Amino acid sequence: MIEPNIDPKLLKPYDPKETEDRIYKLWEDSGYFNPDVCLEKGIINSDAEAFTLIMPPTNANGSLHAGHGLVMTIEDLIVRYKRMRGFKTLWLPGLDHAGFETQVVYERKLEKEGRTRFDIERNQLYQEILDFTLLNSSNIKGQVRKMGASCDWSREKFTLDDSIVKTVYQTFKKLYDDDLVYRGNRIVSWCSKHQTSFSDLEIKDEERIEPYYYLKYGPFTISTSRPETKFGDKYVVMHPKDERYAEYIDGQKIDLEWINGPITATIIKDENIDMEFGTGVMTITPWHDNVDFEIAERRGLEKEQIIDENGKLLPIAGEFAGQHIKKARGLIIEKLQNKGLVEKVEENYKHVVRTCYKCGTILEPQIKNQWFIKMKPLAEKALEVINQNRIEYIPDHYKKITVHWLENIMDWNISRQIVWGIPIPAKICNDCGHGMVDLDNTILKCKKCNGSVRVDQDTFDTWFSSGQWPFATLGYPDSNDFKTFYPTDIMETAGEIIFFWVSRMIMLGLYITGEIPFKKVYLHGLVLDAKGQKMSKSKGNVIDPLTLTEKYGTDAFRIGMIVGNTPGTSLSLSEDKIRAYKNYANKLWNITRFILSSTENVIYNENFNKYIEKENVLISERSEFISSITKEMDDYKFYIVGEKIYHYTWSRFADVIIEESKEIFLNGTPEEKESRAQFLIDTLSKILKILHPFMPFVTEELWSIIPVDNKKLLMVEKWPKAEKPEVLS
RNA sequence: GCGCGAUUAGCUCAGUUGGUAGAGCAACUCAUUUACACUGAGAAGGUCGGGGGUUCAAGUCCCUCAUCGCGCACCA
Repeated sequence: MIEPNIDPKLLKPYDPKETEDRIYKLWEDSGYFNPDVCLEKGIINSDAEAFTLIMPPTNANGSLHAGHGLVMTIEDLIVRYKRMRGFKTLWLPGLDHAGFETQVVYERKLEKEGRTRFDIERNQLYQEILDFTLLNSSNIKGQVRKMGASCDWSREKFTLDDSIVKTVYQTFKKLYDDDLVYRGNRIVSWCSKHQTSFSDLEIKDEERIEPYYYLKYGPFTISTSRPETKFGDKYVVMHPKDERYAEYIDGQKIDLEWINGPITATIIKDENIDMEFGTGVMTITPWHDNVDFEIAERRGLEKEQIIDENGKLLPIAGEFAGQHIKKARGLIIEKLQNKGLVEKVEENYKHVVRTCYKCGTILEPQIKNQWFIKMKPLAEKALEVINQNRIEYIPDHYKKITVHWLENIMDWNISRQIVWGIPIPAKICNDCGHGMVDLDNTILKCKKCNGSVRVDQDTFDTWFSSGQWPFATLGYPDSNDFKTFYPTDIMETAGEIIFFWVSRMIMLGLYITGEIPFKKVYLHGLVLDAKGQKMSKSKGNVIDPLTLTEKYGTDAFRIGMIVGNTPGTSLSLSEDKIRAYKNYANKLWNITRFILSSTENVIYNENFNKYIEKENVLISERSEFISSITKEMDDYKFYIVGEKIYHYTWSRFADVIIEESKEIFLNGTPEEKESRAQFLIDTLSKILKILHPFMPFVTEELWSIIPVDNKKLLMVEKWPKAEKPEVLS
């Protein structure tokens, strides 16, 4: 029998739909997401230590997926915890224009409309994608709110904001002045579908089984899986120590019959040849191969382009000119066979080809005159701080992975031939190709040869701007925010982008600010479906976080994402699990209902000190519990705390303590009743506080109902302390 | 080829510095005007991938093998 005058909401099961938006508005209206407001309103002390987390800027090209759901959950949990611990807590939200990613999404949209980006004038295309992005942005921001994110919207940044672009430009200029960025002819990976180059990270290696050809090249046999690149090969290379070819000398010319007639080839002896591989002899194609390029560069050999940017053969291919390499290969082999130049064909040669990670097109190495950052000097500084353990990796094996990558780092191609992005502020000489950074648009002649110049039409690799995110968003160098909140405390993001993003932030942060950008890196794994499969639209197993929050409530979704999810490990998301936590939210609801109905005429007193022995035992147990989970929270072991608090509430508090209270309330002495009532409310209020970072909505709602004096919003209440200080030690 | 992980209950995963294996979900047996069926009580389920070593003691440390996953390189 329920007492008539308890909050009528409690008489029905917990209804997330009725609650969540209302609670979020309460929080947002309070202004407490903003640490300055917390300070102004006396929520935190004036000398409170800062705690800063910069949100990985969300790609503004779609809607929130399960991975975002995880990011928002973990980060909001961290931030709410720190806020309750009295830190001057800033969680700065942001959006990423996500250059190439967004352009690909938009191109697919265009394709459906029967258009292509190559038919659209640059400025118009830019405007269209901008509109598309802005539309998505507001959508995404709504979804981030739905997840309960307590980020400071007043400080929100977008990668294309003027202030960010300005910082990015200054960084580029500084790199240029320090001779750390150069424009040069280098091999890049070129996607003929997307018509842009990539850095070495945006590449997907794919195993292929293809024929492998052994071709007669004068007195030699060379082997290749790509005969279509061989038209211009006029250097034949072998190892200087290779006995088999001892009779040939470096620089020697030989005449031989090749695909389109007789040619003169030059013998090159080079240490970089693997004698064990194939016949130990190869011809080189410097324009379309990394290794060949390196040899040609070092030996000063001529380079010639064979394949154009669309994957078609150039005039050097003679009768094959203009044909696409895909079609040409067979025809070329046919011709070689007719000429008796094919020695043998290995039909099932297994090798790995580099493909575009978005469209699967085989990437063609091409020599391009583009901007590259010299990474070695930047990487060395990063390695130094990492080896000094000045950045903590959670889990720590990511440190090893990072060190390995940094030790073998390659120069970073930051030029992208796409419209959607931050334009590279540079002029290029029409005569000598020299590149000059020109922030004020004042360079009119080449500084090297006095030739005429043109504006660089390329945009920056999107990771170049996001790599500067921690200091760029905080208004480096003179803003108060930068002084207060940098270096940030933690970078929480997907393990997947450890190189793309995290490592580059460390390098650029150190380079520009001289300080590490964050003290800790917390890396979460992928979110997989219940069967442990990667979610993808084509498999049809994508789980939309908003469908789950709609069905089970955001709190259930959030704690379901946390429990059992260790950092760095991928998480299988099952609906059963989320449903279980929906029941938990309702359990809390009913616990509150029971406590309020059975203690209705008790006035809760936070400083109640007449507990009888029975309660003192429970308090000491609770105290131990609080101190252990507080330590685990500080160690970022949320997966354990989530499980423990669940277990404490349900199996201990509800099933045992509340059950035995029924007897006390029925037959106990007034002292026993009073003692127990105080304990129940006190414990409930502590549970709500501990649970708040995990399940912010239901806990805030219950907090508003329970009889505690001088209540603030739960989100700014203090995290409970263990009553017995000695337990803490 | 080099590197990094993983292998524990049917499934998903915990297991902190070595001290006789834990949780959720699922399945099983009971209970049923109970704060809560979005429930309660109970039971079941594991030679911790194989082998070897260190130790009084190993899921945990060392070596080795196997399988799976990922990254990097090579890919003439």
